[in-house]
Amino acid sequence: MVQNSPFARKLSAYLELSGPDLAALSDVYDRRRKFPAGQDLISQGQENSSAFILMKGWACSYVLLEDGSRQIVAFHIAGDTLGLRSILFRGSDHNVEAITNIEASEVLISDLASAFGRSTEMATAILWSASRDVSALVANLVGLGRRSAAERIAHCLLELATRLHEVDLCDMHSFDCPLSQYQLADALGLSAVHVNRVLRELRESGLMTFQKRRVTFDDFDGLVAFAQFDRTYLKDTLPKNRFPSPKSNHSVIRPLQYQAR
Amino acid sequence: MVQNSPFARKLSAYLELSGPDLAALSDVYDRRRKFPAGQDLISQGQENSSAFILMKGWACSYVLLEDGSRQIVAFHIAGDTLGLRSILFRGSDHNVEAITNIEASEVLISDLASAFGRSTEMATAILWSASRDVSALVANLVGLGRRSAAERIAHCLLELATRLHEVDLCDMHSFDCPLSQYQLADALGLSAVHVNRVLRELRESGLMTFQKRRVTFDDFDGLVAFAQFDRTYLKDTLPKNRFPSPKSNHSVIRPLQYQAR
DNA sequence: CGTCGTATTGAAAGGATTCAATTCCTGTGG
DNA sequence: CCACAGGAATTGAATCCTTTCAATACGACG
Repeated sequence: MVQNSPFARKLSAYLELSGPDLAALSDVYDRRRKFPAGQDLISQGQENSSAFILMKGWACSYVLLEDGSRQIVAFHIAGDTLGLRSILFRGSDHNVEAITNIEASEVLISDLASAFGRSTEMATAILWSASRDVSALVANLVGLGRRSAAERIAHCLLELATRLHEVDLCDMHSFDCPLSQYQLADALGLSAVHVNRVLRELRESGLMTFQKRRVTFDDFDGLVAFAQFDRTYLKDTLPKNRFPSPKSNHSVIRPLQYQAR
Repeated sequence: MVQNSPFARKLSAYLELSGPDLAALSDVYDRRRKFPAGQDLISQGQENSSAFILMKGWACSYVLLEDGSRQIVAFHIAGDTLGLRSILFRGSDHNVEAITNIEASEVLISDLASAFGRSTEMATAILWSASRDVSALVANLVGLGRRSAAERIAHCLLELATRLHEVDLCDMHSFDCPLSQYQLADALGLSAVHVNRVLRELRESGLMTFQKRRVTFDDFDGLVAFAQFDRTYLKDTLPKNRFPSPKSNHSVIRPLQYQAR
């Protein structure tokens, strides 16, 4: 069912997808491809690269520096769009790598064009979705700039849990996490050694445990407080739902609430 | 002249603005407002906040943490859009403050709607422009995560120079910079004390000077190499110009090149 | 059973912060 | 014209966080 796919569910937080909208999404979904863990979907500098919607598995966007170090910009889970920017630009400014084996649907530039042409609401919904990703990016940036290693780690894992929860892949108490300490380090601007140390401290303090590919929040409220995790931050990005429709076609703006499912 | 305004010039890198497009922009420009240095245009949490196009002066977006520290997410100069996300969301997830006295035009949600309805190209141009801002954000994030204090500072000032150059406010050798060392520190995840120290080191090494509100690149090439500043990064974000037009109205996609003015 | 990637730990070195104090500038008022 | 106030810049010293290097343990896999 197309309307139950992670991406459709995301967009439907903004607008009620009409039949034709879903049909268009369905076309995209038919272009599904598989990538093995470790493979790059998109490479820095590559021209005419595609974008994807991640259907299954984990991926990450990252940038490689000349000195060999890398910075992971974002982790991606089911429903996320990958490399949207790179189809608008001449070349991609980042890499996207599959962390686990993944399935992703290729989004052509023509798909984007037709989605934009479909209706003002559809175009806005996509801008909204992209803006939400930017919000997450900003939150990461703030963490890198102003939070301690322990806060960063806790914050990052809480955020992942929240996002997984949105697409029903996590119960907010624990989740399977395929990330290595190296990847966590590259995402949080730390060394793997230090990630390890801090992870142990977090475990010993009784706040959370990350062992054997599984994250468990032993003291959820304590952790939220410790990481200064803003539980409303996703709610704040809810659409306003007061966007006027000068050219409304078939999509209908949806009344309030989000996680009401 | 509307078409010579910084924002129109930005967009026209993507498409050739038609008469009606310009007229629409002109409407926005008529809603011009002034803000004194230090004033917040947009506040975190604030609902129904506006967006703006910055016409003159410097501003910054920032996030305040509970412990009182703050992280500046981006500096804004003429032609930049401010708080675009906050009109799509229920509440703003960041603050925007005037660094100098500024002039900014208010963008209403209806402006965005009508721009989106105007043509597929116009909508894409706006998405493209927003994506470009994201690229800058990503570059900052990489710097925070993986670069030394000196590299960050050099990189930041080189990037500002590049952007100022785009809107004709800088000759790539030196520029007036209203930022205090505190603001630089808040943007780069450093303490003001350390910014000061590193600024002195950069000066003594003969790479660059930042004194008396003026930044001078004493050894431009050396600085670019030191900061690993990618001079092509703005070029990479050029539009592909192969976006199909299933519903072309009056705007025409423009042939290649950007800074050809 | 050996191998390779990941996790763990210790010790030393380095980078950045904090706190505290001093100097420099610039605008204001006498 | 000068004194003064207040913000910004500068500097020093001690401390803390993180990294680097080096070595070991662990676990899945062929």
